[in-house]
Amino acid sequence: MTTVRIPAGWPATEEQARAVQDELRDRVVLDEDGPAPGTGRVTGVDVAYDDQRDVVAAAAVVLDAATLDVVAEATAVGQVSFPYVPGLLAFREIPTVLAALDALPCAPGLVVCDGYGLAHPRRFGLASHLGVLTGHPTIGVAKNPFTFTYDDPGAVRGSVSPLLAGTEEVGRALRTRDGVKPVFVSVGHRVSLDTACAHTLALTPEYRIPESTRRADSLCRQALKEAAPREGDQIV
DNA sequence: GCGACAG
DNA sequence: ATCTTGTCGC
Repeated sequence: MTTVRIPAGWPATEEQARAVQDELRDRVVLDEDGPAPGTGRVTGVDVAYDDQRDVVAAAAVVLDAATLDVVAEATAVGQVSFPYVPGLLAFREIPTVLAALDALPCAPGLVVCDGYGLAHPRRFGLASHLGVLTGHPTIGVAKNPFTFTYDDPGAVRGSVSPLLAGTEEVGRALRTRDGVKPVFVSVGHRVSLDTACAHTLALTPEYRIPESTRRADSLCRQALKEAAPREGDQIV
């Protein structure tokens, strides 16, 4: 496990953070299809917080895309680097998530984020930001529609409906289990929306939430409990 | 101005 | 995100 400091020059205000998003936004690549579902590796990343002590733990769990078996995992713990502000979630999660990804013994393949990518007030959510910073293909799978609108998809698993910002399709509501609330998929970096949805379906053979996210969620909670950051931990 | 708002 | 017991159901 590695311990993370808030990076030098990290935005301290909402205004600075929005300026960073505006500057990085045009580096997102939207014209690639991305890795074929069911091939290669898929990595889930997630974060857990102890707001009382300003501590954050991140986990990255690498799955074999064909079998969904865990092939590698890593965690990182750090100091909370930004308050939660809708639209600025990335600034709260990215330093620790990057450290967890860096600690992996292998390439992550497609990175699945717990949140949004293109579906964002400035079209630059967590998945977009993480993609630009790492160069890896990324997608976002969120549990809530944020500020966007959608019509309920059909009741059968696999049904979709557009996630809309006005009339612009910024993502898709995707039913991953029959009769259960859909998840909300948007593209991050170097992956098409169709491919992002196909991956999400491949990752949800049993549960509503992608297996990658579920594995990362439980691992980062565990890391938060077990690894209260202490002097002498490795600093990244 | 007011309310809503990924995690 | 997080605070939180038991409980219904496969």
